Amino acid sequence: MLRISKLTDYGTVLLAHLAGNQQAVCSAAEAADATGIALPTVSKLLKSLARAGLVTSTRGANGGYQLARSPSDISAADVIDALEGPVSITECSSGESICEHEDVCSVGGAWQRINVAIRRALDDVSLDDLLRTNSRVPQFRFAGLPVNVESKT
Amino acid sequence: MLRISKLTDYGTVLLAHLAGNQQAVCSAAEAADATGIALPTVSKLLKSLARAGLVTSTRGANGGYQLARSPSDISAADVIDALEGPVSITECSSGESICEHEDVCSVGGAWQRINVAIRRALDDVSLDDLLRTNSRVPQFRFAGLPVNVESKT
DNA sequence: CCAAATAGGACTAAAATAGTCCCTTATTTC
DNA sequence: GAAATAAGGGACTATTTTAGTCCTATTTGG
Repeated sequence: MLRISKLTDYGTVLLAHLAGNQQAVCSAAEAADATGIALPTVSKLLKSLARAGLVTSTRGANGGYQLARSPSDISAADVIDALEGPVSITECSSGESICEHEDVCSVGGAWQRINVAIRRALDDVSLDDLLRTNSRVPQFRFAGLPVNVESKT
Repeated sequence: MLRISKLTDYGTVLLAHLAGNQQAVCSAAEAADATGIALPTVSKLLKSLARAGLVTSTRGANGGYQLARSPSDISAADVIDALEGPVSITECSSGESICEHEDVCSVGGAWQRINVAIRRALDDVSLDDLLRTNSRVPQFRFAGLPVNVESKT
């Protein structure tokens, strides 16, 4: 239902934990302990995040992970990209796939615009923002109309 | 990958087809023929859309489906709601679920704000907009920054 | 050398999605 | 009023994606 996967959510929690201890390296085991996520899962996620360049790793005894850059330079989109691959709201808009309905499809372009819009939104939210409960309330403008974003009732 | 399901995409194509023939009723078979989507699938989708009140149905010979209201009064969010249930970017934010990590989770609030923002964006895009290739380019403002939305290169 | 860690990937399990089919009910036409 | 047409409802199967586990190799500090 237009949702990010559990793993991405976990990934964010892990990054948040690392952000809270930026000076020290943190092993997968520590992170698992601190977050309550099962170790094998934590391990898998940190490996992916390392491959994507969001965290740096140190091998060997006393090794572990650290944020590769400041929390303000890591966006929600980065995390999603690292753990789920590039965002695209429909299959067609992901580039590779050849859509057999393309010739009768009248809506492709618009979904892609929505996709880009969502993408930009995710680009503009940093790990920092995700951490600060009192972060600025995002303001939206879509199709010309200003949109007021408040917590849902 | 933060994408809507294939069925929702199909649903939009079906609604687009109905929008192009607002005066006439259109049977599931016709719609299947026109869109290239398999009949059983079309049938299933139109049933769901009817239950959600986006299309009206007429039973019996010469029956079929029609848009329940004008294309400008049907939003992308309506379609997603009808076919996928309410949008929520994380499991936690869907209300019912009880998250076992809640006490150590530092990011819940922010995802929910992103969720609301995306939701509002989808609310503001009508079926009409989806149809018009030349619809207004959506403008975004997120976390204070204006975001320019153009087609991706 | 040994213990602590990550790297990489194979593998299994579980869940969501997609798609099909069947039977029922309503309506129109002949 | 019988037959044909079309939607309504739901059960069911298949497929794909997601989640989670485990094993083996490699690196490094003590």
